[in-house]
Formats: sequence, structure tokens, C-alpha cells
Amino acid sequence: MEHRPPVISLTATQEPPVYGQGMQSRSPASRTGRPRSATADAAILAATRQALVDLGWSKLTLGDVATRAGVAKTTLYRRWAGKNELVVDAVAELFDELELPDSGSLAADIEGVVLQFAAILARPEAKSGLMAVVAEATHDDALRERIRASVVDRQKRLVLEGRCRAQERGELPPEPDSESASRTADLIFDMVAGAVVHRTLVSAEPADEEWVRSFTRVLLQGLGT
Amino acid sequence: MEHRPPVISLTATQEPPVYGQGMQSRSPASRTGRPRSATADAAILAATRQALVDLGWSKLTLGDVATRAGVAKTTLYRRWAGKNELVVDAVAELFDELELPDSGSLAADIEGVVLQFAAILARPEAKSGLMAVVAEATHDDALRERIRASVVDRQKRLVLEGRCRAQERGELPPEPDSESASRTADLIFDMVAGAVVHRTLVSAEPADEEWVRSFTRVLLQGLGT
DNA sequence: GTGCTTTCGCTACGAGACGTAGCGTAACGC
DNA sequence: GCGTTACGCTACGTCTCGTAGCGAAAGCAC
Repeated sequence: MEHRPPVISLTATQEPPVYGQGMQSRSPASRTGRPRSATADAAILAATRQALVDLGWSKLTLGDVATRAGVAKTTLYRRWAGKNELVVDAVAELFDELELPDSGSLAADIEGVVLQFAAILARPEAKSGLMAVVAEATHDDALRERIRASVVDRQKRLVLEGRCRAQERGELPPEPDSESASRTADLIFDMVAGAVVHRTLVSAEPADEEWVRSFTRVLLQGLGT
Repeated sequence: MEHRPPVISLTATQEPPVYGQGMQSRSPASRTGRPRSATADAAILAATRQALVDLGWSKLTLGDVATRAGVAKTTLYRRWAGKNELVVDAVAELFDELELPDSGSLAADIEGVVLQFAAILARPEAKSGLMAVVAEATHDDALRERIRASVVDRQKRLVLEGRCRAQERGELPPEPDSESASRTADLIFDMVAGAVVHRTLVSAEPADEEWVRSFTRVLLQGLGT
């Protein structure tokens, strides 16, 4: 599952779509031949999530996923390099629904986002899948970058938008310089995501409304509002 | 690696030591026969940590650990039920060194503990091992309980001690009732551990002194000191 | 010392997943 | 229709798993 073999493209075209996914990110005009089935992609990712629920990370096998999705095992290997990449893409789709509510106050905005985040993390496929790939990413830089791009940045954007909106409303002081602004955003992001993840996965307690309210109160007061 | 077979004890003695570890926790007088080698235990756990560094979780095999430790594979299986339990014990030892410093002020105490915690999490064997077993624990209650007992509680104790000490010094208000005291302690714990874990593993940035100072400032101000 | 008990190292084994190769067929663009 | 690519299927060698069985070693009771 490690050594990517050459993957030589017989003609000198760029980048065979192997490993790709991530929507239309590959060559803008993959022109000739039979196109890949988008249905198969969706079925595979859905089957992966279901397999995560039923089996967990360690017992999940690519052969089983292929069977569930109704595709051949070889089809699966033509698109993903291995279990890690497949699960990242499968889990990343869960975070598509994350949106920043416009509730009128910073506290309400934060509570809304955190509740959404908590709801996603409460799903068993997110729990086992996300933590496992993060663990694998500790010794696989490419995988970490893949997670950052398709999962983390999507969350972080909400923090930046929320702060910007709060500053326009005067609920948060403007940052003196962009350097410290970036550091503060990183800190907030780690505190929010970290607390929810730890609550849900390690403490194994639900991040319900009451908890989110307490957490938001501490965070906002700590940020000096 | 799943179905524990009967493990019938021919004589009707209690609890064959399988799965045990956790020091002298097994039957107080395991009297007769050749005793288990404590040296082997230590060698196996050390070899497990080194294998985590070299290979990461998914590529770590019990056969390889046995070779590294200089013991037979069967010896390893006689003591641990599988990879999960072995790694939990190997990682748990890393947290033995956690201690609450007595620095005179709450802020300094917190910063000290968080820095210790961050130093442990910075080690590659802690990163990959801890996250992987947490992921596995999402669908294995016994494993989660094992993690809670040997890792989480050891950390949580520091939060409780630190708060108690701060209340004696008057730096934190006493809690009105034990119910809310418990909830607040849980919240603090999730915030501290979660933020450090997220910073170290997901954001992949060091939780250095500067970061810890910023974090502590936000946390303490949020707690109303 | 002599036994009794348990652990140890070693070898061998079937089961299962991995990841690939090869083939014939199906679907699209020109 | 033709070229090109994706698809389903089968088969294969390799690796790890977890266990069984054996003889030898290391303690304790007597």
C-alpha cells in the first residue's frame, strides 16, 4: 500500500488521474475514451462511510468496500492509492454541509457552528475515520496535506468569516496587525475544534446545547468581549 | 484479533493473567510456576514505542515488535489480546511523568502542565499511537475504558488538583455545588487537552511557550479570574 | 536434591487481505 | 466506425494474523 509504482503514462500526457478525486481538480480536458462513472465515485464513498460505521477503521477492507459499492476492487484501486486516501475523501464529504449561520450575535454564531460541528462528529463514521487518518498523517506528509486541504481549511474558513463579521458588528476588537490576527485565529480554531473533538471522542460525552453554551461563554469571555 | 477464545483454565483457578498488565493488578498471590519476565514486559513496550516511531500505527505488526523486543511472538500474544491493548499500554507509560508543578500562581501552574503535556504529545510515538487507539475505541467499549483508566484519568487528576489548589489560594471562586463543579472540570479538561492535541496533531504546529501563554491567558480570563 | 507448575522460544500452519496483471467488454469523443 | 479509456472479472504471489504443539528453562514446595 506504500510504494506507488511508476504509473507511467504511455503517451506523454500530464498526470494520470490516479489518486485524484477532489472533484474536477484534474486536467481540465480529459477528453477521449470512456469517462469515469461519477455514480461509482459516490457509491464508493458512501460504502466507505457505511463500512466505517459497521467495522471501524482497522477492520475495513477495500475488498469489502468494493463489494458494498457494487464495483470491482480494481476500479477502486484505479482511483485511490489506498485506505488512507479513500477514507479522507469519504469523511471530507461530511463537512460539506458546514455553514456559518447569521444569527445576529457572535455568541449565537459560535454556538451554531459548534453545534453543527458536534453533530457531524457525533456520527460514528466521522469519529473512527477522522481520528484514524489523523493518526496516519503523523508520518505521512502528503496525507496530512490532503486532510488540511479537504477538511481542516473548510472548518477554518468559518472561524475567519465569523471573526470578520463580529468585528464589523463591533463585538470583537480589530487586530493590530495581520501577524497577530493570524495567530489569534489559529488559537481560536484549535480551541474550538479541539474541545469539541476531545469532548466527543476522548471523553465520549455528547457536545449538547448545554455544553456548547458553557464552552462559548468561557471562550468569548476569554477573548475579551 | 477479535474473538477471545475460551481461555479455559483447566483447574478452576480464577482469572488466567491473559490481557493483564497494569502492574501487580492481577491475582495477589500468583504463587507457583515460572514467573513472567518483567524485563520482557519492559522490552516489549519499549519496542512497541520504537516501532510506532519507525512504522506508524498501520504498518506496525506484532511479529515485528516481538523481534525488536527479542522475544517470541507467542510470548507477546500470551500477555496482550491484540495491537490495540498493547499500544495503549505502551503509550500510557509516556504519561507517567506528568506532574503538577507548584509554581505559586494558577497561570504558571497551568502553563507548566500544558507544556509537559505538549512535550509528550510532540513525540511521534505518542502522536500516532494515541490517536489510533482513540479511533479504535469509537467502536470498542472495553478499549475506551482501558484508555480512560490508564491515560485520561491520569491527566484529569491534574486538573482537579490544580483547581483545588487555586481555590485555596483564592484565585478561583469555590463552586456552588458538586454537580456544577464536576461539569466545569470536565469542560476545562476538554478545552485544555483538546486544544493541545488539536494544535499538535491536526494543525501540526508546536505548542511552544508563546502559544501556551496565549492559550492560558484566554482560558483564565474565560473562567472569570 | 526431586517433583510440580508455569513460562519461554521455536516451528509450522490455515485463513484472510493486500495489491497487481491480464483479459474481454462497455461507453464515450471524433 | 475507430481509437481510447474505464469497467468487471479472475487469478495470483505475498504478507500478516493468531493459534497449536513441542521441548527446554525457571521458579516454588517438599
